[in-house]
Amino acid sequence: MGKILAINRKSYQPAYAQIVDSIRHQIALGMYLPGCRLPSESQLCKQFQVSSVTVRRAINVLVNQGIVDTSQGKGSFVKPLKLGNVSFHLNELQEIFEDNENTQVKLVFARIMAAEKSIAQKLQIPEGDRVIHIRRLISNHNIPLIYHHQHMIYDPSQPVVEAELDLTSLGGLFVGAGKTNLKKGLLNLKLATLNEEEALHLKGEFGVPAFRLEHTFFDLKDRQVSWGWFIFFEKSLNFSAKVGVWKQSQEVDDV
Amino acid sequence: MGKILAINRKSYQPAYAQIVDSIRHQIALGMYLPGCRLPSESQLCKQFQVSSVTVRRAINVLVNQGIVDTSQGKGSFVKPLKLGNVSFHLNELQEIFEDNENTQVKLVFARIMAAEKSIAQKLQIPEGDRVIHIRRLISNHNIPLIYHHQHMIYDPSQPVVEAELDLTSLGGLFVGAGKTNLKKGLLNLKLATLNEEEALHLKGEFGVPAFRLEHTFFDLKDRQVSWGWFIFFEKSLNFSAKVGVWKQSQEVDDV
DNA sequence: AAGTGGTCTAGACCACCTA
DNA sequence: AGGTGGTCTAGACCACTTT
Repeated sequence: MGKILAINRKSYQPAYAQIVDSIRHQIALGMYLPGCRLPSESQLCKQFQVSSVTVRRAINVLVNQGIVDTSQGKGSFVKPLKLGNVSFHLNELQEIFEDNENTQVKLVFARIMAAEKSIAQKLQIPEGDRVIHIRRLISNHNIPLIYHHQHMIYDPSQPVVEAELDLTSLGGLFVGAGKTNLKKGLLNLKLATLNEEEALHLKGEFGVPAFRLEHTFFDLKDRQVSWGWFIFFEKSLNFSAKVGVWKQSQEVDDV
Repeated sequence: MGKILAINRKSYQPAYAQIVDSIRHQIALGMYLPGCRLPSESQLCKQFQVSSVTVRRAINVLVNQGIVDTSQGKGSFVKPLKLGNVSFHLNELQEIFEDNENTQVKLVFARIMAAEKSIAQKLQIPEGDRVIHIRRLISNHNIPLIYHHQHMIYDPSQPVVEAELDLTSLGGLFVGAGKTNLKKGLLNLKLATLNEEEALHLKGEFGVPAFRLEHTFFDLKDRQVSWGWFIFFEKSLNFSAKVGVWKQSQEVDDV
């Protein structure tokens, strides 16, 4: 055995991170079972020979990681696995966009048109106002992965719109590289089946089920700037997530 | 104007949370644009009249919230919106399971059988070993929402299995109420179309696209205990997420 | 050399819970 | 009353980056 009970001051790893690892490890081994109380902070202070602030920090990290729950006056407890804690990330999507070398964006359609009722509603503008409608195909290694529809308010004086007008780039929008003046976004993951146009571009079959990721972006003044969706199927992109305690050291997030 | 530049010591809100709110607010207003540097820690200390530790804590919260990035020796910067930061949660699923009053779980099928190849593979057991196969229908307010398939290793001596053998309950498994001895889980969100059986129970149409949430759970010894999936469609459950800066005060997560 | 983030301490005070 | 988590300080030291 011989699990770290003291902190290695010479380690490149800060003390609080070592404590996090140590506790994670003990939970993973079943030494602290779900629902059980962890040693109190003052006990941990003695055990690890660190100040209370450092112990607190470690515990906060564990709380952030969803592994531990604290309750004032009672103690800190190992949290049982909970499905509601799961979160899915769009890392894969992100990676595609970041892989500049091998990712191409092809502009399939671009037109300025009067907003139909449904679009006007989504963008919170009067029906008939001019909007830019764009459709793009995103491929990686020449394999078509994602089809993108986007409707934007037509106002070239707005910096956001201007940035997006580089139609074949992805803009800072999706990679976060640029200094987009977008403040916030709302995403919605839905189901769809490929229509003929999409099936054609994605080289899928008509009627095949697909993910449809809808997005609405807002500028700094909380105005809706764009609305659209990405469509792709399971082969291209998958959503996976982990819950509970995996390995003992997963890059202590922070505090 | 008139935004809090000093901390209210009498507030129920801790100082670090007030700083978080203040900075969030300024980012939201566009006073700090994406990519811009925030005032240095020492400046913030003076501005808010707090110690460096308190400022650091506030900044760490902002980093956790994905709004700010720090870089040693350089400074702290407002992070541009990034799609990759989005995360989808299963809160809605969670809520259904927690709504005990109105949620019913109906056992549709339960049998002990020899593991087929595919199942054996998923559970990492020899083909032919006995597994429990369960199918359940989860309804809320008598509206069928989710259909659940689950395959479990047959070993009643294992506490996890024993707990799950209360077939019509959801076990602590999904609500986190119990002291399940599960250590970790792996989830996968996929696409499917309803088969006849599922369509029947969910009162949907055959062939309609649906979400399929696959799960694998592991016990404390890293053994795979169960494998299965939830199937449901968009009407029943939706996935939404936010990115960027929403309101100024969203329950400062922690540190 | 000066500025910036990152870590840590020893001790203080508070609010809450269990006796 | 005594234990537990939660917050905060004033100052220290380190590592990194810029000038």
